[in-house]
Amino acid sequence: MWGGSPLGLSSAAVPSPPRSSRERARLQVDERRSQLLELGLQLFSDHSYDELSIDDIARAAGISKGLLYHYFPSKRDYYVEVVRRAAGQLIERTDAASQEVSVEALHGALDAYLDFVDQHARSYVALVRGGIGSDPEVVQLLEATRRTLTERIVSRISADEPPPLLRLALRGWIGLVESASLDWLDRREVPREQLRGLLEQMLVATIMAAGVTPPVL
Amino acid sequence: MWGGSPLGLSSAAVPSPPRSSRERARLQVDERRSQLLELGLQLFSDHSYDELSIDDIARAAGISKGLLYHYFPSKRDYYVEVVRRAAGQLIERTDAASQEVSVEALHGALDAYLDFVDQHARSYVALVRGGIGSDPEVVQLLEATRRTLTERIVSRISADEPPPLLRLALRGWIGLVESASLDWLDRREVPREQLRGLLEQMLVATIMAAGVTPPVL
DNA sequence: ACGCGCTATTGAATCAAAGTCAATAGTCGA
DNA sequence: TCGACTATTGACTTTGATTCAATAGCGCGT
Repeated sequence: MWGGSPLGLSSAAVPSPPRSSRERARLQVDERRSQLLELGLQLFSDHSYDELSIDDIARAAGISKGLLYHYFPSKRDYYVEVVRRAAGQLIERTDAASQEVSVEALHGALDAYLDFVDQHARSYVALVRGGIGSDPEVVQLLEATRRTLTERIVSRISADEPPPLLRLALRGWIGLVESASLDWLDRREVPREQLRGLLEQMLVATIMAAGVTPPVL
Repeated sequence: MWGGSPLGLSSAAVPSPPRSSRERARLQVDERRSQLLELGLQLFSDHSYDELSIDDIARAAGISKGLLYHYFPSKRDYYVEVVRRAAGQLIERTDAASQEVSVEALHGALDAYLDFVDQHARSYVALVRGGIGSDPEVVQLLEATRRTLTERIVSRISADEPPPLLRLALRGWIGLVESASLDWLDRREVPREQLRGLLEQMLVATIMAAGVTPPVL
């Protein structure tokens, strides 16, 4: 059903192993590991989890299947690590902007977020769509990422735990940001500033709807 | 990695085949088909796609593996049909309320939606989380479902195609509804009416943020 | 009632892809 | 230069999806 040929993606779709040296290239553990994660991010951005076989991945990396298992205990673990790395990048790249204060802070944070969305469109889509069907670990990972993003905002509203309704509302807003971002990538009908403006306004509305007076703006 | 025992879910986790009659029970095509879809909805609500093997499903249905393939060309197709049915139910159950007018209409529609969320919690979660990693057909199916839901609302704002920004904003709102619903199910910290109120307010805010004056409210 | 054909149903065989492991071979320190 | 350590391999095992020829309920015509 999936791919007509033996594997949906042969030499054509998947990057070939490093050009020349077709010998055993022995790398340092960390190098290889991050090479594999890097590659995984690319591959999973273009192909769904079970479109990609371990053999495909190994071939694309120019290594044997066995080696993949030397680095990751299972395909699933490998996938989870790839997602973890992507989530980490999202957190990182949107971090710088969050140190400023007040209005500019929000502005900057959203800009950074949309930068990421824009520049890593395919990875972003793969990331938020969550890949594997409800793998508990992936779900948890994504949820943790969203929490981190949320907390940056919450911390600007109050130092304490937010009341339940506000938490719920903010969680909803994150969902809004993700859905809007996906739709935006898909159509590109609206200028980016307009999207940012929309998300900003919606955040304010969210906070107010939760019965809290927004401190800034 | 996944289940310790041969299959993560043996007789314990999965409903047993129909009590008595352990002979070939020959059913009408439509009966069997919907029995299988019904069962699938339950199973996939509790277990992820690849936690469930075809054998598990067949065993739970009290039929042979081969018969499943008589009804559905592949496990994936089976899954897609199950999702389609669940999406259909969501659309159905929230449909009655959408024929009324104005404020009550929105109220009623959201109530119906939250009824579904509440009563079919597990299926709802499985549904919106999308199951399989970005299976194109599933993604498309869910997107179509969201569009249907959105259009019920849009049609009350204007008869025409909504401007791009409004479309985008409403798509975002749907994401907000889904995220908030999931979070609500997960924690149950907030009374249901409060959630409905939040979603209502957010819809108004969404429409306004998109630069449109909401016709009602 | 009775047999006959249609097709729902089965179970064993096939195939693909995940996961294992003993054997091989770079590389680095002495 | 020589081991020793371990990254790397490839062939094997296992698991689970998919196929298919053979079997057997059930309704229909007589």
